[in-house]
Amino acid sequence: MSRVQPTFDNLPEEKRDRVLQEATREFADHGYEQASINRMVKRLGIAKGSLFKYFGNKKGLFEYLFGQALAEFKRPLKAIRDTSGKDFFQRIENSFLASAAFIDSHPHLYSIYLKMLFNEHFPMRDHFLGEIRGAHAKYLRQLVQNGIESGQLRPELDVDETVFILHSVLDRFLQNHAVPSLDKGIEPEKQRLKDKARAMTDFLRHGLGNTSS
Amino acid sequence: MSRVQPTFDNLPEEKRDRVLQEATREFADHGYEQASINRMVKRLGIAKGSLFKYFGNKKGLFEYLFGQALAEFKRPLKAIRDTSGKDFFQRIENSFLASAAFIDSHPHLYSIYLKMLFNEHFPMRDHFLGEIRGAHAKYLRQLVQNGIESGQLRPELDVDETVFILHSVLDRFLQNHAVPSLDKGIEPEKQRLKDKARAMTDFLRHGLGNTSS
Amino acid sequence: MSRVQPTFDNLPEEKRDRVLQEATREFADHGYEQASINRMVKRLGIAKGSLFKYFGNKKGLFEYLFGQALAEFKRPLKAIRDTSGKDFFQRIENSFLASAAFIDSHPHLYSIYLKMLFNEHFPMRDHFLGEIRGAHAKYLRQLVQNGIESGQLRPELDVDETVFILHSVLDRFLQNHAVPSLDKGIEPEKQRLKDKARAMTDFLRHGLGNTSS
Amino acid sequence: MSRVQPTFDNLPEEKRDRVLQEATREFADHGYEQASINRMVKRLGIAKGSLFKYFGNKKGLFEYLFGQALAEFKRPLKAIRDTSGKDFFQRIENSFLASAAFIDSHPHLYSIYLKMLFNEHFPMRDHFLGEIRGAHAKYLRQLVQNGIESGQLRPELDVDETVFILHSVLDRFLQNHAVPSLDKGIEPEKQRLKDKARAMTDFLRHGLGNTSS
DNA sequence: AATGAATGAGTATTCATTCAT
DNA sequence: GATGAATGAATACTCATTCAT
Repeated sequence: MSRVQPTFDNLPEEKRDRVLQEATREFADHGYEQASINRMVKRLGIAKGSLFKYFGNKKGLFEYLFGQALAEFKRPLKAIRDTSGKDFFQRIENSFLASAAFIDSHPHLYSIYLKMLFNEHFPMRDHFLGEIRGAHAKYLRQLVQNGIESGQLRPELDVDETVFILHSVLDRFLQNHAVPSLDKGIEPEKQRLKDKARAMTDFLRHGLGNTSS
Repeated sequence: MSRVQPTFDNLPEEKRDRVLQEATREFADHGYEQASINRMVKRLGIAKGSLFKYFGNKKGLFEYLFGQALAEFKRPLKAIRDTSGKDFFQRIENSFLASAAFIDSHPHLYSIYLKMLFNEHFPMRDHFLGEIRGAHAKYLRQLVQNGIESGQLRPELDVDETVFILHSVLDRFLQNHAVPSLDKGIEPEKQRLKDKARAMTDFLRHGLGNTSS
Repeated sequence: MSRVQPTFDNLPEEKRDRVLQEATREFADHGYEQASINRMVKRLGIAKGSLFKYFGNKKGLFEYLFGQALAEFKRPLKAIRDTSGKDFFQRIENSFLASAAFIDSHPHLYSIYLKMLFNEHFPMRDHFLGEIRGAHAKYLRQLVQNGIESGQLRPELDVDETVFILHSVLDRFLQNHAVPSLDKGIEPEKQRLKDKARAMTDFLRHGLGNTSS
Repeated sequence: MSRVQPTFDNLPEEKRDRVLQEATREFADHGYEQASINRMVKRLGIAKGSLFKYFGNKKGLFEYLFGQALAEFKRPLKAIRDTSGKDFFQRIENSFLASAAFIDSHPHLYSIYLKMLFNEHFPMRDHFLGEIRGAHAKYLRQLVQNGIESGQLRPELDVDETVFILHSVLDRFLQNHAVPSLDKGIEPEKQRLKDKARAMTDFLRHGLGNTSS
């Protein structure tokens, strides 16, 4: 998976980045099948054959590109998880903000992820989605367990159920952040990202927090 | 929008239905751009020219088809909203079940909706999504307001915020119902739909319900 | 095998013939893989899509074209076989001449056949070659058996062996007729086809004929 | 013809051989046009530019390669011709066996030869084929003349005609040896090569031999 | 001398759309 | 009103050849 000809690795970094960036944008704009290699190379100003030299075929290009992104995708989660000792809901709120920040700095990647969610025709779709969801699940489960042990969460909570809820709200929060038009009329418009994250967290605190303490 | 040549309206109902059904299936299976008029007419056994006579072009076909579906989409919501007087959380739970039932009986339509969610290349996408979300918002807002007035929901709840939360959880519940594989590893596997709806409702009861009464 | 869209059958005969003729020429000139659909349609002055409508794909075009030819290929053999009662060697000589005449009127087809002989990449190659060789074998075997029964051939001849010899000489005679340059320096140049056929027949008469009678 | 850059001649013999061997195999497997320089260099593990340095272009590579082979191709014929004094039909039989042995030890070369026979798109095709046929003709003509002079062949035989017949039968014998599937249904299946050669020779003895002596 | 990145014209095939019958 | 033949630009991908390093 995500193998690449050394040809590509030997390219000057600047060019390599431009190629990946242009390709990512094309996939983000049109999905996998509708993405056009022709458009890519025209915008890049390189020969069609070169792209195929680098990645073998369209599938190879996508897998490499998204595989690279996946690694980066997982990094912020780890960073937060490792900053233990903090307040549970504070960490949730930080997660919201960190994920939103990641999306802001990689809007095309998130756009691809969203398209992939309900479109069957992405190479290695199941694998990629599994990795992403798995990383989230692992991260959230640990958070929840810590939260229960430290008494910040109600002790009778079902861990799986809670993880599912957290994930749902986080996902929707991020979707709304990236494609706000989708929730016009549903979501209360808030100017500032921090306010949104705070509101979500407050809701979760009510739903999950241990009020007896 | 969704204008159609009288040619199509004059068709025998049976044929009309078959055309829309086959087209819906094609769009559900392949999305808008990848849907093939060729495949449709081949399966339908009608001339390609006929389809263009009826709907003008691919865009016209899709808009008509999804416009028709939209009306049907809204109906179950109304039905539940009008059965007032019941318990708030009971009605929420009923909504979950009714929506799941609608999806089960119109899997292709829901599949199109999901593909449309994060793919810009559907004709009138903004309009259609707006209609659907609007209908949901209107329905949920009324429910929430009733809930607060009747004392079943905590009075300090922000209505908009609450609607957003309810919608997020409902959406994810339905996505999970239609494409369960997506949440492998995240969502606790439950055999029965009713159990899932109940679990979701219970969570919401804790998060939103008025415990002081 | 050799299925064709009715689209093609409904074409005016003149056009149909021109299409097959141009395609046959292209395959004869370049073999299967090197034959170019682009060149065909350019010479024909029709749209590329049309050819694919007619035959589905390159393979379909070739199979149809060669399948049609195969039927015609077999016809002259039958005609001669059915004129029984004649002298064995006279019929052999007639076969040589009839086959050469067929080649002269279908030079492109014979050219395809020759290319197919030692080139693996023709669709249905085994089937087509089998049909041709089988038809020849059947025809020759009956001739030989008649020849032995009527006392014109030496009775101790092995039938299979004799058929093989006859076929070898016939094949080479035809190859030499169609591509005389191949045998420059080996075959004695004869102006007239009839003389060649006579010479071959005479040789066979010496090798196979019953001299005791 | 078959000029080569000194670059290639200066290569270590081992590498030179490997290059020619790999190229021969590629041409044998795919013919000239379909042979892929890309595949060759990938299998060889050398740079594409090197091959072009050595041979200029694809044409140059083929001409050099086949030119080298041609010399070897002619050698066994000479060997047999020079063993004079033997029985004519014995030498014919030996020729059959020697040629078959050559093919067995150079299957790729014979495969190229067969493809070249009826495919115009080999560089220097006419020249190469002429050389091969010429060598055969020269060899066979001398054999026949010796045979007539020594009284083993019927004196009234036309030399050219006889050479043509001998060559036809030899060629077909070899084709059948290399690609036996071609003659399924026509040629009597014999397990052992020697039996086939013997059968052919016997037939020729009957057709050409001097029975009066 | 050797490399291997870059090229761009070439390939078969699909597609929504038009329009004469 | 229905048909389906014709179109041609679009697609992913391959190839022999060149040339700067």
